[in-house]
Amino acid sequence: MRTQFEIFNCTMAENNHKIRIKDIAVLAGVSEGTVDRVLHNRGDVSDKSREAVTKVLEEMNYSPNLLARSLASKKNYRFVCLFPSFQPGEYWESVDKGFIQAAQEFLHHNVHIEKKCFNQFDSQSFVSVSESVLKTEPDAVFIAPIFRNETISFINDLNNLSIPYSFIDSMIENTDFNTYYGQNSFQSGYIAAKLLLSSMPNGSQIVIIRTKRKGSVSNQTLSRSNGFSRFIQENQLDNKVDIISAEFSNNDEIGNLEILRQIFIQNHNIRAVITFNSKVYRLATHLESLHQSKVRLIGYDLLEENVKCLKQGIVNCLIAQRPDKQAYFTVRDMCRKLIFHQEINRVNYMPMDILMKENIEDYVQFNENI
Amino acid sequence: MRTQFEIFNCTMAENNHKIRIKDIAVLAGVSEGTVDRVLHNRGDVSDKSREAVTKVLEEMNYSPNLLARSLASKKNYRFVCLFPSFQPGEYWESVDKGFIQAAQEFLHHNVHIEKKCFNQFDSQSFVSVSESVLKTEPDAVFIAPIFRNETISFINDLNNLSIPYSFIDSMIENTDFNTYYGQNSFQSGYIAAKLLLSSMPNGSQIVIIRTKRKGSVSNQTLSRSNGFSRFIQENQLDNKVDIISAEFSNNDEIGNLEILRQIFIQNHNIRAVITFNSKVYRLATHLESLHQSKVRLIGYDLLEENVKCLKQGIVNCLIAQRPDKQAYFTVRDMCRKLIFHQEINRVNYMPMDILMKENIEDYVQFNENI
DNA sequence: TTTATTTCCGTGTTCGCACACGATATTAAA
DNA sequence: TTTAATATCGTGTGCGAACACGGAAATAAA
Repeated sequence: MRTQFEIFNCTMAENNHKIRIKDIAVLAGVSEGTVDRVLHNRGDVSDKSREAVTKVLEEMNYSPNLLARSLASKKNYRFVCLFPSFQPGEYWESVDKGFIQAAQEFLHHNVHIEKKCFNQFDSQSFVSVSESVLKTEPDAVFIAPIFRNETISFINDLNNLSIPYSFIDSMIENTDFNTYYGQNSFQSGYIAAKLLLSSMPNGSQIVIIRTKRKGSVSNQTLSRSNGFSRFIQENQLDNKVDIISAEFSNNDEIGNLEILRQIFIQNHNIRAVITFNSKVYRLATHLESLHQSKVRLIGYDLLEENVKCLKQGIVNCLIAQRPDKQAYFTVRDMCRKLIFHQEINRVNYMPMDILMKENIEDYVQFNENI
Repeated sequence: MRTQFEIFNCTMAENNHKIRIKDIAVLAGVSEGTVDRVLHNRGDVSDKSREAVTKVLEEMNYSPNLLARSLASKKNYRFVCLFPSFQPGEYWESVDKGFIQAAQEFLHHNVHIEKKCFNQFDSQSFVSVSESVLKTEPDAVFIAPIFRNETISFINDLNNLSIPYSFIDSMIENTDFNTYYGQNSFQSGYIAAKLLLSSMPNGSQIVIIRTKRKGSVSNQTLSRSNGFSRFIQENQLDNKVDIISAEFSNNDEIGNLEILRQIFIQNHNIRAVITFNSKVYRLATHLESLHQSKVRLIGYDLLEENVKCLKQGIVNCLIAQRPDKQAYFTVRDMCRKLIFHQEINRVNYMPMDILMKENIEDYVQFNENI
């Protein structure tokens, strides 16, 4: 009788042997050139040869040496990244980091990455940047589609030039993108509600802070808000908790503080506060000034300031989405498609990472050492 | 005045130019061979040449083409993985997956990975496997140090042969390992307590299930248990909640069910159950049989069965530690050290991923498509 | 049959790097 | 001065794959 131990004491001898084009050629009785022609099906091969080669290829389970391939290839790839400009510490800085990492990793595969940032509060800046990108005819483009209509117009131009593109952060449905990496915003709002509202006593008041934005409304925060509402609805919390909505300005923090102060003056059973954008640390600061330390506070994304508040216990929970990985995988998948001819997944929702005081430390450290 | 938009509209032209050994040679006025000798400092270079080359190397910020390097290198590496054998669906299957992925990825860097599994319930099996590994003189070994003393003896032998090794899953202090990837078990017990005990009404009863193990006690579960206790202590919950401990057998599920039944007969305010090993799904099954659907249940690791219970809502929360990544990074880091001569981090705690019904889906899917 | 055309396929070079080998130059020993 | 030993360094080859080039064989047109 075989024991469990023996059964799994495997050695993986199977795949450890490298098969080269040369080996295939010998086995199929043709030259390397013919194998190459079959591999890249660029014609000029007789049916007989093709069959022989194909057969051996399958039998030997050939997979090309990607190192050698890139080394020999004279083709060069230019990828352009189109995303919002940022200040240090802001959300898009993480995305930027991911692009930089990918740039280093794929440089020797003849991939050259250019970053083109636009002003996320000015659609015209997106238009002008995208037009200038178009002129240079890159091999692929990665887009953060902040401005829906302008992006649609842009990808039409890309289609005409047969330039593939991918979405990052959010996506536009019914378009021919290569990949999309981003968070399922609706679900991340839903889970925020669960984390915030589970075990809230009846009659609790919850404050939702929204931030005015000139021009376009961010899809992300809207979906999160909808997800949040859905949780309340599904769990029949409408009558148990009292939702108070307020609107902040994007730059007037003194005014915002005043708004919050008024809310706390007028309401005396506020148990939790939430905001759907990434800047919960502002709220945290205000709550501190108002000496409201017992209020539960939840937010999004690991801005340095947010992390600081989480560690101090002012923010109870952060929901993160690995923006650097989004960028990195977007580049990697375009390489997989164009260079390595591998299959890829189009729509990729990022995990919703739940960070608390107790697990933030290892999380941050781990991501830094990737 | 420069706008935010302009400041960050960078193009990363800096690093896009590849510098080759040949270029260095020309700039330093020596031959390629000399540059090579300097790079690998293998002597036979005059001080004058060395200085010239070193200077150019730094000025040009040279970084070798790792693809070409691996292609040219005739050196072959044999890495051996020593970890417990497993049945499909068990914890170590994920670790195995990580090793397989690494094996594929580094094959063309001349790395050959062999897996050697031992019986985690029989220290003698570890001894015999490790001895056979020693005879083959591999270039590196990765060890899951289930058996402390036997592992210490083994790594002594490895040291004598100057064979580097890394720990996975757990580690042994004061040893000269290359890397350690694993979870901070104590902290993961602490956070489990927080997730389970926050907002528990006074007087709640909590059941802790431990599983007997022949021979060695797993460090992991012990540390988790300690972390759990610490949370109770730090938050002065000793008097507020009532801890009931019970011990399960490893294979007698009928007996285990009976034990649990008796506990529920004798106690009527049980609000939560927890176990510190990876098999919370067993508990879930028993709780279902006992019609105890309102009891909070928390567990560890994403076994398929666990995930199923989580999705059904029987398990409320799972704490995961990306075992596949542990294995993958362990291999990658050994390559970085031996082949690429890069700096690496020795101790690497994995993030403690908090999975609930609402975020398990994207998490699993994402990890499958990596 | 000869010449032109097409189909098919092998050879040779290249990529950036590692490393063996052997060619100089320099110095020491005879 | 000749020979031997040592220090220094350039050249050549090979790694696996891509691709250009051109040759051979088969077929068509003359």
